[in-house]
Amino acid sequence: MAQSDTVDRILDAAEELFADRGFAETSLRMITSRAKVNLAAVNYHFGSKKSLIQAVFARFLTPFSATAEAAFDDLEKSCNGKAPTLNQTLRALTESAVRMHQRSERGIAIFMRLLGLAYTQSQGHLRKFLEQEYSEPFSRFMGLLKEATPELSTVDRYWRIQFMLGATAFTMSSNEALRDILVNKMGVETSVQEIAARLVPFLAAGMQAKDPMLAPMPCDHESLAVL
Amino acid sequence: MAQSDTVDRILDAAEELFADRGFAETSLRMITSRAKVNLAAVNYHFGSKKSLIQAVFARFLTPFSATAEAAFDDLEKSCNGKAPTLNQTLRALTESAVRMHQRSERGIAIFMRLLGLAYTQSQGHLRKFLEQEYSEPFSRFMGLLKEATPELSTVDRYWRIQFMLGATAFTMSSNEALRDILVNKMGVETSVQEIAARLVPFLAAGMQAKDPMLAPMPCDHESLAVL
DNA sequence: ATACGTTTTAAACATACGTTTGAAAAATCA
DNA sequence: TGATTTTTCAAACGTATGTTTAAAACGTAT
Repeated sequence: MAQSDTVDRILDAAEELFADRGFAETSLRMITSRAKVNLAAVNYHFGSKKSLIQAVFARFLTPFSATAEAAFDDLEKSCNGKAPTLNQTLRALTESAVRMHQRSERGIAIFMRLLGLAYTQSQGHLRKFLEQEYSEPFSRFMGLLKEATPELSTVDRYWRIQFMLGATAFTMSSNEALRDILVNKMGVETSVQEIAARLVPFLAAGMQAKDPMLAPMPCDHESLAVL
Repeated sequence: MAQSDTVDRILDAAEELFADRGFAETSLRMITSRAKVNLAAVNYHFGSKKSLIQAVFARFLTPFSATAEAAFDDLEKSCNGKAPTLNQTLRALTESAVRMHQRSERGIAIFMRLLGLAYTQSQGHLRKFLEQEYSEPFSRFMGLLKEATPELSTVDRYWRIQFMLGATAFTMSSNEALRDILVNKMGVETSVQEIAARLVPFLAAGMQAKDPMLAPMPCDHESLAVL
């Protein structure tokens, strides 16, 4: 083997196992045995399990945030002066994610799953790491969302962004669990690109829903939500 | 003390700790020390940690599913013959959840957080347990959703339900992580009821979004999403 | 009071974890 | 080549986990 691909093999194995089972449920012995490297290799190359987790994120998050920022640049340039649409902003982000992992279909799924785990599992160190390492592209995305939804109050927008992130991360992070309980054999296999294509309109519509707190709920009134 | 409140004390402590830290990250020693009972009490009363996890879910899921089914009965009765609206169905569910835990504000938050963890954390036994124990009210809810969105194809509805569950579970299951990274001090404290009130219109609008796969994306076209 | 089933307790169990060690092996460079 | 650094390896370390044990304490009915 060329030089030391041990590091990459560890990252590959850790990435898949973390995505499948979570951080605490994945032991270093699982990782090293799947990667076919010695147990001590993790601590030698990464220092600790925590650092390995951060390295797994850094490996795909750094190029992704670069790609996303470039996509944001293009978007702002193409809509000269005017603020990009909500749909455009969302598409720019999802297409950046898809473009990143054009090689493997599984890559983008793992990508989303890990992002979901990052928030769900209580790994304080990971949160701090992501916060101080990728706060800039994140803030940029938030700014675009703000310009695309000027009609929303700050609080409404805050919560709806939470909802968007939730729908996205959770959908991608759900292993076969939901699939099984939802339908026993529906027989339809969907690619991640298709899921993204279905997700974006859902998110955009939810983001632009009429203000809450307005409609009372007498029976057989159709909801006030548009259409 | 009356009889043996040891069981309840264990359940209380486990519920909170699981909600705060997840299943794998919560040890029996944490639970028993918070509950102020002996370590062996868990295995004596529940048999194993897995059974304890299931018992925590059963304690709130059993009465909740009964309440929800009653709410569905009322809803179908009040809209005589006609299928309940999507908004009505969602409200019936969320209000059942809120009504369950009217005593403590924290109760409903823990409730949602645990549900989120149930899907997020890969506890195979939990999935099987929930599946075979609460499949009936779940299927009933699915049927109502189907009647409320007849315009959707089965596949579209399937994915949009995933999105809804995702937004809900993820929002409720996110500890302070998202809160912190999203806004550094926004100063607004929101109750779970308010979150639910904001969430329902978002979900309903997303669920009823115009069909995807229609709009191409040339620049400065406004999205085809309604409004 | 005594006997009996239930519950609690302290201690130990076996196992798995992340991490460290020190020597062997490989790679790098003089 | 020989010297030196980097990487691998098997083994062990200390700690924490879930679980089990056997005796003690308790409650209750005879």
